[in-house]
Amino acid sequence: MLIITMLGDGPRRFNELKRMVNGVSQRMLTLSLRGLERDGLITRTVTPSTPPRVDYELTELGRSLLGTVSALSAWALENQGEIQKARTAFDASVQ
Amino acid sequence: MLIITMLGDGPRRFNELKRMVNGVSQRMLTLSLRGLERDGLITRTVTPSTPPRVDYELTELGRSLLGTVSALSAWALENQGEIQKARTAFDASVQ
DNA sequence: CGGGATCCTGTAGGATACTG
DNA sequence: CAGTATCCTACAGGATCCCG
Repeated sequence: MLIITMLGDGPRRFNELKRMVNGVSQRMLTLSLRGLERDGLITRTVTPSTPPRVDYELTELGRSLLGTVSALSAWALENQGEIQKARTAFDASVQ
Repeated sequence: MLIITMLGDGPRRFNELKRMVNGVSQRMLTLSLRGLERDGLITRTVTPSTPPRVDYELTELGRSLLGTVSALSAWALENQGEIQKARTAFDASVQ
């Protein structure tokens, strides 16, 4: 979902995504990108040059997920305070 | 997300949810329910009787997720064929 | 730059047994 | 019925090194 979101406004390069996700290992980013590519949600375009350049971009199918994903993201943002409160209360009640 | 959906049309009991999810171990169902309860998305109501009865129900916060979750679910249903095709094609192209 | 290949470890989570 | 408590292991995923 993070990757779908980051690709929402245009293609991105590998290290660009790596920086945006912040904390993801290159291994997991690669695996995630491969999975999304396999599912037909993103495309991988290699431009052979020095240095090499690889762009990732949403397919039409991928773009069709943007709306729902950003709705979920918006929900999370709007309600993170509420959830934090619930957690603190719950943890206190269980000691 | 599955649990949120199952609770969408009213409260459910533990074993009822267990049957609905189909394949989930009671351990993971318990852990998932605890997590959702901790986050304030569901409530857990114990009715002491023989046999004991425990009902799970969406909170208002939980219900506020229903729309987005079912949108995602609908997307998955609509596009599962497309995704299967993409996977087969991808796997074939990689051999 | 954009990865693949290895090695290694923590832990998610299954299976099973017990309980109020 | 609705869970806890244990034990155990496969595998997710980090760290590191290498490469065109």
